[in-house]
Amino acid sequence: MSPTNAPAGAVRQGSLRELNLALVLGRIAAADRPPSRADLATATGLTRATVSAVVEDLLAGQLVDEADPAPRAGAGRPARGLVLADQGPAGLGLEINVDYLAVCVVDLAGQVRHRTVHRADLRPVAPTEALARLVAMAGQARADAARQGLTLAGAALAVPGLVDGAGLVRLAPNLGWHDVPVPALLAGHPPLTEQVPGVPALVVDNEANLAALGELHSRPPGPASFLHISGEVGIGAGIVLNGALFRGVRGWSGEIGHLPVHPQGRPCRCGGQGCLEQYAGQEAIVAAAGLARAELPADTATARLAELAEAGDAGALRALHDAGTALGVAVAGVVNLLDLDTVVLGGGYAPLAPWLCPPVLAEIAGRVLTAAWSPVTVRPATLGAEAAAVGAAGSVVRQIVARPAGWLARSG
Amino acid sequence: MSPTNAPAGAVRQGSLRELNLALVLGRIAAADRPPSRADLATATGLTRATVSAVVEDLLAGQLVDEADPAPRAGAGRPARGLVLADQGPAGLGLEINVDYLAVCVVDLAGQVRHRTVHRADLRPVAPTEALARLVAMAGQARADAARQGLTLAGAALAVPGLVDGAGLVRLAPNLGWHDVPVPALLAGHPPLTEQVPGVPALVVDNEANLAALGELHSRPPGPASFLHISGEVGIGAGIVLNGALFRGVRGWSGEIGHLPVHPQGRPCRCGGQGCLEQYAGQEAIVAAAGLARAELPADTATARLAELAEAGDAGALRALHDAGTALGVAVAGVVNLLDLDTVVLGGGYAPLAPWLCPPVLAEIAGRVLTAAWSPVTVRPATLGAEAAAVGAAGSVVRQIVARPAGWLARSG
DNA sequence: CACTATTTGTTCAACGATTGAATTATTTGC
DNA sequence: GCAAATAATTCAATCGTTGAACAAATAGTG
Repeated sequence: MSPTNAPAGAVRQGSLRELNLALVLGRIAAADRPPSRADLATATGLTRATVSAVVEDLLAGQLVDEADPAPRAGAGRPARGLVLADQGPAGLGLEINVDYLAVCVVDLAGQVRHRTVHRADLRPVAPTEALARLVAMAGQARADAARQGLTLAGAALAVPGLVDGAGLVRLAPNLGWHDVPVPALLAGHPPLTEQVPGVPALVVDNEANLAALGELHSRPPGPASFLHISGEVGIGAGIVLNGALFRGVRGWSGEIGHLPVHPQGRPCRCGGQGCLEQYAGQEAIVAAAGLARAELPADTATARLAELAEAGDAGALRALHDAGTALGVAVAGVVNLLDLDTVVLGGGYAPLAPWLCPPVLAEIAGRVLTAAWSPVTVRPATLGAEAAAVGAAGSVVRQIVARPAGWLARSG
Repeated sequence: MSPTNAPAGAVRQGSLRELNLALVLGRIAAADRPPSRADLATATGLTRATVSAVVEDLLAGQLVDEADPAPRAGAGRPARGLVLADQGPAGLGLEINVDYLAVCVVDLAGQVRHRTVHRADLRPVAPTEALARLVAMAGQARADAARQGLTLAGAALAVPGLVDGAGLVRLAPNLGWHDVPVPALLAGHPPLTEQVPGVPALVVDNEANLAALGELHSRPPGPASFLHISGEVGIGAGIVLNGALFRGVRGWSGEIGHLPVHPQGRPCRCGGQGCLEQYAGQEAIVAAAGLARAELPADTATARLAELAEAGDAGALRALHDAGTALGVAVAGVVNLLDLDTVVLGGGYAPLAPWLCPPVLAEIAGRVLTAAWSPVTVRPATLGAEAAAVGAAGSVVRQIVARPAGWLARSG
């Protein structure tokens, strides 16, 4: 691709070490087997001397550990493998959703080291109260992390709504939130994490964005481009391009639920007509399947739908087929526009993927010009429930791996 | 690419200078007034000593020139302004389209220093012959560039079709091209440009992509995200995200013409139904306006349409309104998905923009959730005809500005 | 068991680029 | 004519990488 990297900033002496710290640590994170210093030297193009010096810094900063050497055939001094440290920095992930609060801690290697979920209907709960509960859960998570030798270096909060760059939740319709300034509301509470240079104390982001990041994290590392669709009451999408989340000019990308699929069709609460949400949103599917509307909790409605489809219920099957077709029309447009090779069905769509994938694939095959040469994969998400919380925590450790100098420069 | 087979990412001593060369040159290119060395030092964060050393390299390499100092109030030794050199490297832009061949030369500052257009119907012409004509035109361009003290450092070719990463034109339906290996066909001809490390000899890309790059180049520099729509017989789009063209996983992004706007609507030659092209493509508009189909040359058909609309012809106005509405449905989807703040109407749409913009804006207002907070601008392209050729040439000089070390490392 | 080949990791002088302070250059204002 | 002010260069010091030499540790071989 075109290397049009915008002038980021001055490159001074120290930047050199910063960049090589990130380079080496990134290789260790991306490797499937613990690499030796010599492996890293050949992989990065640096000399072994430099790699040794860099690794020494990483070891001292508790970012990597030496592991048992991978057995190797042939002569020679045995290598000492390097792995991401299982004690050291970790990320705190928070999630507020319609019917649960979730908190988790993810370590450098991407392992979930702590997880708490409180199920409760959050719609009648005021934002202040919801955040207070979350802070309490986060405090326990921090203590548990400390017990395991982990230091929380930053936090990210997933919210099912539109969030601007400053953490202001503009609109979270299904929560009933409107212009909630999350950072200001948290100012009264003690800090959730340590302060680490270069790592923001709290990032607030859209649930769909963070779930997509979680999916990115669970894949083999490297530049990936895919669309992650979270099918909840609303339909949101996280767009990962070349291994990075694309947030849009204002941070409001991914509103796939309001892609027009029948421009003169059903009116939508967004003011438009024929939005995807009206045909493939959870309420639409449930209604089309003839399920009682009383089954409000999203989980049970989805589960019931999957049960019925499994049992061969004609109404459920037809509802899922129609929803999948509408979804496929939208996805085909996105693939035509962005030339993605993978579409991930997450959130409430994941358990319904066996019935949604075929019609989606059919629409892609019929509508995408380039599908013949570069096939498009449609698959369910690998992360299960609370994917956004895991993705949120993962986004923190991802930042540390991408810029370890900040962590190393901290006082401790 | 570059002869140094060092794995990408290794940051060695020399990289430091490479990065700072790019940093300083980028600032000079982005400045609206010729900056002094001292200005650059404060802007980049480097010391004046370093900036002086870097600028010395740039001056020696004919990338920048010293200009008359900008008059400044107050005491002190007058600054010496730095501007991009008007002699030195330049980019060669080539374009093959349905009814013309175009060649142009763009210098570092983005000025078009040479331009040739040969009008002819290229559909009955074999690819080999078309390329041969282009090579002849390029030869003259090179000579003219040399007369002006310019050295062609690389070339880019715009084609109205799908191009893969290796320069193979998979499909150019309106030219009748199918699997045309452009680099192989050019192998027999003498090289179009000098060989410069780090600058590919010839890039073949989609016309819409390169036209979008041209538009990016003509804007105030900096990270921009916009959608550039080229309305020709087909409808293509170039997607610029954060100042870089997004090409997609396989390089086939931007097929906006096949976004479904009426999923059960008119059949499209792509195999799908209700594609945008069937409602907002040039042929569709012309047919809806009741114009004789015989007016084949695209330019005249568009011009005639604009004339009729100007004169208040009801049929033309209705046709344009309907096309704009269809376009608006597609654009609303894209904006919902990507959160772009600007949509540029280029190609055949540019002269029709006065009539297309209102319905497009109306659809955006009605369908985009976030439009209330972040307004979306819809405007005609600033570059006129042969925008793709200019964009192609501009993409070459852009690469040199982004990575000047390659140019400086050349033999000369 | 000694010896060689082989691979890993470290040590160290040299080198290259940036830095910061001092110095030179050039103009305005008094 | 002189001081103040700003621009640009010079130069020793510093920091990180380099390349080669060296030490460490193991398998294979006789």
